[in-house]
Amino acid sequence: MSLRSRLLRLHTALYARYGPQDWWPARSRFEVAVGAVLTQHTAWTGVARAIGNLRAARRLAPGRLRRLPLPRLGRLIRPAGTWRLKARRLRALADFFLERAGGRVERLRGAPLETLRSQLFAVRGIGPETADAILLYALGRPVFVADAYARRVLSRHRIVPAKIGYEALRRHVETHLPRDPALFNELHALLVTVAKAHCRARPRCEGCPLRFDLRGRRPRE
DNA sequence: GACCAGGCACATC
DNA sequence: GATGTGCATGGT
Repeated sequence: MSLRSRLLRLHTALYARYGPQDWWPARSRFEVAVGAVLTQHTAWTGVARAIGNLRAARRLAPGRLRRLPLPRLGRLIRPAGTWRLKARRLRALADFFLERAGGRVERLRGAPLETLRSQLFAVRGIGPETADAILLYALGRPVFVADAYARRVLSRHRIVPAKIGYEALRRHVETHLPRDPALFNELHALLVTVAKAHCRARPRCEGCPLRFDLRGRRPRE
């Protein structure tokens, strides 16, 4: 079976089991980008509280966030952890949107993808995963977020090699699937969901929900 | 009390 | 190029 078929089959199986994931939960593109930074090495529960604090303080816009003194910004995002670090990163992100788009994130929707990606990388605190999450979930670009969850599920099902790197996995998926933002969005969200719901609880893959849907046998480590 | 969560930057070898 | 470490809170 071709890689494309296997990826599509995986997506179908996951969707049938878990349904639409409705990622990313946010009220604006900027809020998505803020969430992408806040969720670095952090569980989502704390991120949601931090975003709630920012919303209550009416700071979920690049200009308004940028004008916050770092200590005050830090206090607002404290529930998301590593708050000194993330306060600086959020400020850099706000600067990026202010300088590149006059503070209006949607203006970047038409910018050349590779240019935008390298510009995001240049922002301190924005690495490949955060950049791709912003590109996909905030800007609707056809980019696959090749995070650790995706790698774990895809490698255990032997769709990709176990030691594949971030960029290789991203391109792998992007070149073998239709370049459809909605597909990449749902697939990544579903991979995270199945990894959290099953892989984490059962590191040895017992009773994997995908076992009959992919190759008819239990995936290996 | 240990471990981990929707990473990244930096140092070191 | 690979590996280690700091960042730091909150849930399990």
